[in-house]
Amino acid sequence: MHKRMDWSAITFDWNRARAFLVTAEEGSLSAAARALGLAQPTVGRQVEAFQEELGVVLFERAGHSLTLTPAGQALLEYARAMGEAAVGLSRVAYGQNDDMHGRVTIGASDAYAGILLPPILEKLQEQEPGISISLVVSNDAADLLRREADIAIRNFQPKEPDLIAKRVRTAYARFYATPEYRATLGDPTQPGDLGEARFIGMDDTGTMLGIMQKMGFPITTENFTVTTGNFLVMWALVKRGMGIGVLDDRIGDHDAEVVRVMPDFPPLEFPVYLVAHRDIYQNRRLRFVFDFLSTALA
Amino acid sequence: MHKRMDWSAITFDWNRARAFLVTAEEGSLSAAARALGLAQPTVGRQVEAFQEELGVVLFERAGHSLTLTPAGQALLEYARAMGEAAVGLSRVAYGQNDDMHGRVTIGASDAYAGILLPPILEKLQEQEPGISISLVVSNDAADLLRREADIAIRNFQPKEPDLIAKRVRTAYARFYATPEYRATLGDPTQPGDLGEARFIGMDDTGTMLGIMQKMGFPITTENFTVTTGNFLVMWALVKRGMGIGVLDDRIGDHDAEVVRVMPDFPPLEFPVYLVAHRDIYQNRRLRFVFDFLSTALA
DNA sequence: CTTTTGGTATGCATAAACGCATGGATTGGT
DNA sequence: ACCAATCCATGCGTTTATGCATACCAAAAG
Repeated sequence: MHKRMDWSAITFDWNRARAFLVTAEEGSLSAAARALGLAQPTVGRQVEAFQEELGVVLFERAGHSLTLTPAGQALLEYARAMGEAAVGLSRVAYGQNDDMHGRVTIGASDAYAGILLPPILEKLQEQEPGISISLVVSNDAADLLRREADIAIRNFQPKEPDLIAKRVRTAYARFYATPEYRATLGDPTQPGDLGEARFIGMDDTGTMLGIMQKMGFPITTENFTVTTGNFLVMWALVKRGMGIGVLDDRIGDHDAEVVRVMPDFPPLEFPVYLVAHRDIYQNRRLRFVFDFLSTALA
Repeated sequence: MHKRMDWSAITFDWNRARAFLVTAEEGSLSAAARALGLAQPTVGRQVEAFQEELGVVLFERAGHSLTLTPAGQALLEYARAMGEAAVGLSRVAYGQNDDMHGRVTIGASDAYAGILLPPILEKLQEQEPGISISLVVSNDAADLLRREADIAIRNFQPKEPDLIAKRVRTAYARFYATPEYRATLGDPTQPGDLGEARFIGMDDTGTMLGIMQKMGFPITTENFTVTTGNFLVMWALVKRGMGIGVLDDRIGDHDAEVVRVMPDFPPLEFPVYLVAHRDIYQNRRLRFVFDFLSTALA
């Protein structure tokens, strides 16, 4: 029998702490209300009541924008800790959930989300109608620790120990352009022929440039005349004949408007990982989607 | 501008998490309701709703007692983390509170609470009527980190770095008994005369016995015929002539029913500390009470 | 200077949560 | 084996919180 505990210190309204946390992080009551799925007056009253309950002034209102008082900053630290724990709780709870009905959120690049995934998800819906899919399209990797997504498709092995990753296949990236544009380059057959070519790059031009230079391409930053963080935009530009795009051959080879540049040149290899959080990998429907994607993508 | 955060993971009802935490720790819905100051059906419904909300079964009901499921145990870890943060938040908020109206909780032994403190608190009430005092009487030291008390009176220096301690004075403990009982011992004048004496001990007889043995008293556990964890009970037993009690001379010398045993024997010295948490030492009325006690006890 | 946009307070009707009282059920003690 | 104590579930009346609509305000855009 453990000692009788004193709970008086935690009898304040925790939902008000939540309202305070989100308001402080988002910067306004309205934004907090949107984030929480509540009405703005509700959040305002909760924060107001929180200040009253604690006897502390949390926000100073400089005209329009809210700024934290020193007291508010001191408290925010602990509210953040509560929020972190709440995220963990939510994550573990989600992992323990074994209901096949519900939502699964997949984080993927726009190319995968827009081109490769749709037919796969269609079959998945057919097989398990109870599962609804939410696609989070983002250029940079979704934060699985914060559960911005349940499953993510990535091209690199995650370093976080709490994540589990499965290498589902090796993707091959090739060079594509319109036949017309390829002709203007003289239908090149080796890297050395591409010194004057224009490439449509992604945001992380640096890495891609480095890889290509190592492969013997005589190119510099100057060759990347257009850069975009969006694969679909990049692809549209390629199809307008504006340059060469580098893309997974599963996508490029099935598009009749473009052709390979240097068809026989060995492609760039990069891995495709399916990633999930260790805690929620127990979740039955999530595991189902994970395995389904794994076989469908392989 | 920081990245727009995703708050979907924390939009569950935090008060339900609180109900779950306290229920799990206390072991029953009724106990949790008492601890939280809520009605039992309320806590029951909150826990029920929490399970429904998360889609997880948290408790298994074996007849009467609730036991956590594995899922519940996994979640409890995070609920505890939320609770820890909540305690910290409450503590800091309390420290930021500079209102002179409100409650201050003092943790003290029953001897201090019942004998020395009452006149001091009376004067304090007179001087600052807005401050109401709550006395937590406990044999073992109140947990200041969990805010079971705001200020504690202790006889040892706390080791926790988050606590601040002020040595307010040195107390002197002497031996007391009724004149009649002292006479039966032959009005002893030195430790060696007390080999057959009976002592009314506190629970931690071991330490007291060790100290006295080192001082040359020819006594063993046998001499502590009666033991109690309560100073006032001990004192009442002494006044009934049942044996010798060891007590602060501020208390013993002001009681006409008892006399010193070995009046000229050097007393046992022990320090008196006033202890508070660093975070809440900023609190204005708490600081006032702290200083008031400090001067009143010195 | 006016307009527009994004944000905050107030009033009121509705919906949700709460407390009280009660009944059923289990454990522990005599 | 019974009784007392303790605990949990249900129903109902009341309190409380929430959402909607709206008015108000400040800052940026035209």
